Amino acid sequence: MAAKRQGKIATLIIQGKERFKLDEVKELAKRLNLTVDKVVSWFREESRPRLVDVLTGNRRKLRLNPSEESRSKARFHNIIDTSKEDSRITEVRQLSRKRHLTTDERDGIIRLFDIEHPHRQINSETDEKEELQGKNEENLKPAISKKTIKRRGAPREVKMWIPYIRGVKICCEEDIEKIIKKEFPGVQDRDDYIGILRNGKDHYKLLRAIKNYGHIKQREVEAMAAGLGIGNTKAAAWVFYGVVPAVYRWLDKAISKSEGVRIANQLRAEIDGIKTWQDVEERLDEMYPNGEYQKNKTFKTRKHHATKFLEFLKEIGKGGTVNGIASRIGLRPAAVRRFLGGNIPSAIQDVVSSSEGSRIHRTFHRVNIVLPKVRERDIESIHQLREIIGRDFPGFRDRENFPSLVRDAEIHYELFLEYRDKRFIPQGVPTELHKRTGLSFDKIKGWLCDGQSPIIYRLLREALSCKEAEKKLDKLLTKLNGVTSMSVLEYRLRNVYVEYEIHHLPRYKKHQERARKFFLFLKGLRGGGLLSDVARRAHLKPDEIRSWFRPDSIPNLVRMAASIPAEPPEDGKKWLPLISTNKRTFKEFIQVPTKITSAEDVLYVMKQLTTLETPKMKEYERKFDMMSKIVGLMYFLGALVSDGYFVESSHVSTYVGLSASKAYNWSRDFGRGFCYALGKIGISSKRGRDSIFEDEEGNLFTQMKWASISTPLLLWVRRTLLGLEASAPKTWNPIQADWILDAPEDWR
DNA sequence: TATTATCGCCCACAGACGCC
DNA sequence: GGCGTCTGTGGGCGATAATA
Repeated sequence: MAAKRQGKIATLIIQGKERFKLDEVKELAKRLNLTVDKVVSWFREESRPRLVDVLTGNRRKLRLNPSEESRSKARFHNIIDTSKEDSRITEVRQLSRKRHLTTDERDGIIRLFDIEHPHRQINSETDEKEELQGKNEENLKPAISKKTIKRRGAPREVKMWIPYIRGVKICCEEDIEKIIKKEFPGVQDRDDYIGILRNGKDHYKLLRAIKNYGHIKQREVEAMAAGLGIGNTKAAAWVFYGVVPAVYRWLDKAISKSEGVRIANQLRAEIDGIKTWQDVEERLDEMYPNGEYQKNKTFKTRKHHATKFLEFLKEIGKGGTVNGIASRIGLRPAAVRRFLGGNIPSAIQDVVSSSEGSRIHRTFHRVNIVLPKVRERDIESIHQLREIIGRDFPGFRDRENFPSLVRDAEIHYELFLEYRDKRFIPQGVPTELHKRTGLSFDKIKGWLCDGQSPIIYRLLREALSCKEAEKKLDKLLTKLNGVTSMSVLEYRLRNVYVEYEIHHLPRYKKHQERARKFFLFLKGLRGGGLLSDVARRAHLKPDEIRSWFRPDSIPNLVRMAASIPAEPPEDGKKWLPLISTNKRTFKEFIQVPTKITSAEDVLYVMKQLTTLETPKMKEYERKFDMMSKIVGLMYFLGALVSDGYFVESSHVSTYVGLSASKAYNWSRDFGRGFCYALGKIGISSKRGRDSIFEDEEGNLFTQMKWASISTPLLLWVRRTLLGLEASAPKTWNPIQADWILDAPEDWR
């Protein structure tokens, strides 16, 4: 095994050729005013700022936004070496100009300065304007938003957790802060405390607003969340995916004030009343007159640890997470865990050596060994553990490190049986075990004395069991409607009228790629395990399937294909959805010809359309007399060609509008007739707001407007019925509709 | 608006180093 | 050689910005 040395050359590669020493990365992080963690994560292949893609040749669009993170990312350009001319460098320069970034290319490095980025100011200005406009509009028409909310989206199951902290139910949003103040006051010192507390409070507010709903529309949730000042993604995660704010997770694992005080008292009892470093020095002076002890080479380090330990005793009394306490006193979490496990720094041990407690400490370790449960079940033997794995987590056995995982568990279990009833073990025992088992000293000591457990238990906690995976898979399959491979997906897409539009979606290739990976993921999911197990079976990277592993999300293309009927359409026909929701799913299919060769073809489609039955339609019938579907269609086409227009609302759907001057008496009836005719062929429409125009002579006149809902059916009307190109501009191209000429007389 | 990409933090463990 | 401490690795998760 290669020796790992401090300061070794990190095999962190960028551009596939340059290597950086870890020290250099740190230096870089310091210079860029970023955390080392972040920069290191960028250097790893799977996590890198998007701008690096530009450098490595994966052309993705460079963009900057006003957030702090992105500005940091932009500064990452500092690492570009300009000594070699390269098209990528040119690209960065061009982009920097385009984005109004100041560049500085001294020392062979491109530096980008965007802290006072104009983009940011522009954005904040427009935001303000929009907000003002929004307010004005709200004053004028308060009902609009509510109606919109109720009309769209389907209700979804509420899966929101009622929060508890240590078994205490949260009953109002102040409870969280109260409990923290009382039991975890140390948590208040965290930098992110205000943020995590606000998240907790927001979560409770939303819970209160939503607790009486079993199902609710996402739009409603988001409207509520917006009212409470909560972001939409976060709200959706809480309400529909059962995500709980981090504050609960942390408090669950944190040490409470009462626990902390108890631990502190126990430890204090063993250090013989020492409270400050002064106390230690006084005793040292007694033991080693003339300050001899200070000559000891390690005195400084020993003093440091002793001081930190005494600080720890104070801090533990305030409660908090291990990491939180560690950062508060400026130590590594591992050090805090050792303190918690009963290790007392040597400087203090020395001066209390006469007391019994410390004598025990000098020659014995305190035992603290625990056996974790697997799925709420106590482990009774390693054989049983193997059985559970074989039955519920068979995929685990394919892990490369499986033998060592189980061996760790075996040894840990033996240790548990042997030492669980002992309070102390003599010094040297961990070392002896380390030699006997070949496991590292730290691992043995962690298990025996610090209550740590082999990693396999954590993995089993987090893994999907076979049954859970099967359930997840079944749930997915019911949504997929048979679309489980690329060939089925392509077949479904071939059968749908909007095939062309789908194939020309922006970034279609990427959609296709994600769909391909999704099907691999489905195969990998069978058998369960951890994300990495599923990824391994699917021959994909964990990050590529992560979003499908947790929530029930489905790639766009697959979702579209799944909503298309499985049965093939008749010869020469295609499936046409009457509704396209959010560009992702289709509903209410009919079959349509792709080419009109005779009036029969038009009738074929008309027969499948259902005339609207609404009070408005009844009203129109009384006013305009009855009208057949086909006459409705012809009337609609006539009005459309004379005063109407198509508006593309999404890639796979379009709507029609009609405008007419208010100056003419017949205009209102013209519009009503338009709506009536549309209603005849099943498309609802309504009058919109009037617009006011000024002609060349300065006269004002008002124009009335009507618009239909958006539907792929109108795409068919445009392309197949009227023979207009998909990208028809405002002015009409010649209509290619010979069928009209051959249509029966009574249609016109 | 749903999905995807990214980041910060947590946890357990391994290896190196230097003092006792 | 035993032990404490520090640094580094890698897997995991929730939160949220970006995107289409």
